[in-house]
Amino acid sequence: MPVAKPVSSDGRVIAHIDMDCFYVQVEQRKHPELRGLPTAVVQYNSWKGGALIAVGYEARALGIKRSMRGEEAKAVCPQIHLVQVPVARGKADLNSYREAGSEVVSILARMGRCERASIDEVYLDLTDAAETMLSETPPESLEIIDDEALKSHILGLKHEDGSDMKENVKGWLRRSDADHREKLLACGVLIVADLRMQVLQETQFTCSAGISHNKMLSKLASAMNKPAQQTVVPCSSVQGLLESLPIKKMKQLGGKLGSSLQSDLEVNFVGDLLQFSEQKLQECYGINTGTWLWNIARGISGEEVEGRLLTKSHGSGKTFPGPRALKTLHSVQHWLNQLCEELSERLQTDLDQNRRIAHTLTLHARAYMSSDSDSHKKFPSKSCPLRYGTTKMQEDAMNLFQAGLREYLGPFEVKMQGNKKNGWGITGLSVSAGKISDIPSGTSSIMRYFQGHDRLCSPSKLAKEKFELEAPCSFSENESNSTLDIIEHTKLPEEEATVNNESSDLESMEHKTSTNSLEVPFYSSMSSLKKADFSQETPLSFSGRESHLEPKLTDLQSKVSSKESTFEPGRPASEQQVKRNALRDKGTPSLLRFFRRVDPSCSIQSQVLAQSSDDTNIRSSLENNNSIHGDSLSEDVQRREMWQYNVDEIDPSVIDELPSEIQEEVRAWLRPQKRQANSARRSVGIADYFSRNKKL
DNA sequence: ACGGGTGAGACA
DNA sequence: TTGTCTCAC
Repeated sequence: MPVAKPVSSDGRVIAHIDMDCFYVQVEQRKHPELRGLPTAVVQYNSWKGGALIAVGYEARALGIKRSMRGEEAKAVCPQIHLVQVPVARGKADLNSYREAGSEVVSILARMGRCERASIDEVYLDLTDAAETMLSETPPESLEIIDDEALKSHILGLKHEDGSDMKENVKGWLRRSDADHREKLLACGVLIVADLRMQVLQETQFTCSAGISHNKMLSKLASAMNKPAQQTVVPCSSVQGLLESLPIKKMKQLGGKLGSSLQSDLEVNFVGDLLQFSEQKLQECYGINTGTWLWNIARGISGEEVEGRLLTKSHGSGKTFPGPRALKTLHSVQHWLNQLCEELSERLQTDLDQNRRIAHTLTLHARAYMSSDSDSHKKFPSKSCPLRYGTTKMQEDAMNLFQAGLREYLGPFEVKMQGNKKNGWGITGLSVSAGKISDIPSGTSSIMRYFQGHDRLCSPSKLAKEKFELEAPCSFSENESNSTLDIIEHTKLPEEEATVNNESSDLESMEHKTSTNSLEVPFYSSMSSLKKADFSQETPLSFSGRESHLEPKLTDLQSKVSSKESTFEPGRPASEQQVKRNALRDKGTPSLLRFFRRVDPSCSIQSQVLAQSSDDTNIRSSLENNNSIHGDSLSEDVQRREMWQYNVDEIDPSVIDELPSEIQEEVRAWLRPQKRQANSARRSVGIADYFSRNKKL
């Protein structure tokens, strides 16, 4: 539910950019032969041809809908091209779409504060850019306006028969009798048109956009004219828009709240809310929601565009519907392993590319208990401190699951044992990593410094202490064994067969491969699994996104500087001509030159592409931080210790005793850092570590 | 219990 | 704070 916020008189220019049937576009770029053909993206081809998760516009025109199954789509339209979502580790792998989304974000973020709202949606605050344009080259002074901008839709602009629409739009954009805010919107229209063309040029993706004074109206507008079009909402047309807007179309009102408005207050259109006082709405729906409703009825939304280019969490999950429900601990373990593998990989990528680390691991599951009426009970989600490294994540996730299962089973735990039918099943599993924070810069060189000095310190002792403090969700051996025993012993062979028959190949294989580990206590079986995929903990090499984006940025720079020169009157004409010629094929003039001063905190460079030659150090220091034996004094072992100390406990005076060349860096490292409460509890204290070094 | 896999945010 | 719940694409 949205929270009402005080509203600044809205002179902002906010854009919402929405990629058109994004997954389809990504697949069509990958398979150019599909361009222009009716195409849909489908996942899990096994059951009724899989589910459609994105439908191209050519296919929509032929009656294909998102809710269809693959087979259904084929029946409706035999010539449809169905592309499958990539599969990795037995589950859908959305990474290629995430990466494509990042490409788009890196372009859109050039012009102002940018918020990545979803994998294919972005909000932009273009206020500053628009103000700058308005003061330097207001639209009314422009002799030529780009065609893309002229194709914009202006909500409420009446169109007389016979008149040229583009002339109409041009008139609106350049009209001098508009107030300041509307002129800003006109600038926004030009800027967004330009951005969309840049996106198309550099990614081959089309998008639609909405431009208005706040997020809510822009979001509405972007959906009005699709695909590959943009719509602006002038103040004057807000009331008319909301009057006839079905309440459920409003973001946040598509669910229960919207239904309750319809049934309880007989509000069917957003405008119907106008008849209720703010107080009345607050009485019905609470103080925050009430105020929010009162505001949106008037087209008011103070929500800020967050400057955030990266997600706040990563998750990996899978459902196991109906007959595919997981019925053994072992199959749960198998899938948790798969999910954690993917999650771990994505966390490593985030670390490599953005220098961020996640601090909590959360497990979600859905389960049913057929045996009893209590089947409505929900499987509790559980979380613990996140440890980097695939096998550790797998181990922790399994422990979280068992904790949840014990709670879920509760009093039935014993009863389950005697049941012939194992009365429970897992229909959904997911692991996610949250509480992501930036790694302070400069850290890795500090670690390098310590590599050369702390060899004298015993890492084995430190490491062992750390392990004991860190071990998440520590269960007594009794507890974990009894849970395991109950579950395993109640499993019947025939059920196993049932599961195998109806489950995927991957899952069947898993049942055949390792039955041994089921016979031994839980922790032992874990460690035997650990050995098998240890190789997967070796650092990943850079690939894909970086090599893909890096040259693009370079391209951009040259492009920008070229464009810049076109606008500089001081340059010799011949030089300008040369650059113009070089750009001729690229076409449209860019507005980039107005906006050299992009907020560095929003720059894609710092948030998406930030790289350093020290990344390898960081990566390896987070991994393997659990080799408790200390028999190898590798540099990794040394470095990894650094991450476990509680910055809060550092006596500032120790910094003075450090070599002068790293003092400043250490201070910078400590200063802005906010610590997680639970990591503070279990950390050793870097001061101890320092003093150890001093003594030796 | 096939609208999947993911994300964000509010609330207790 | 954790865990639950809602909402959205």
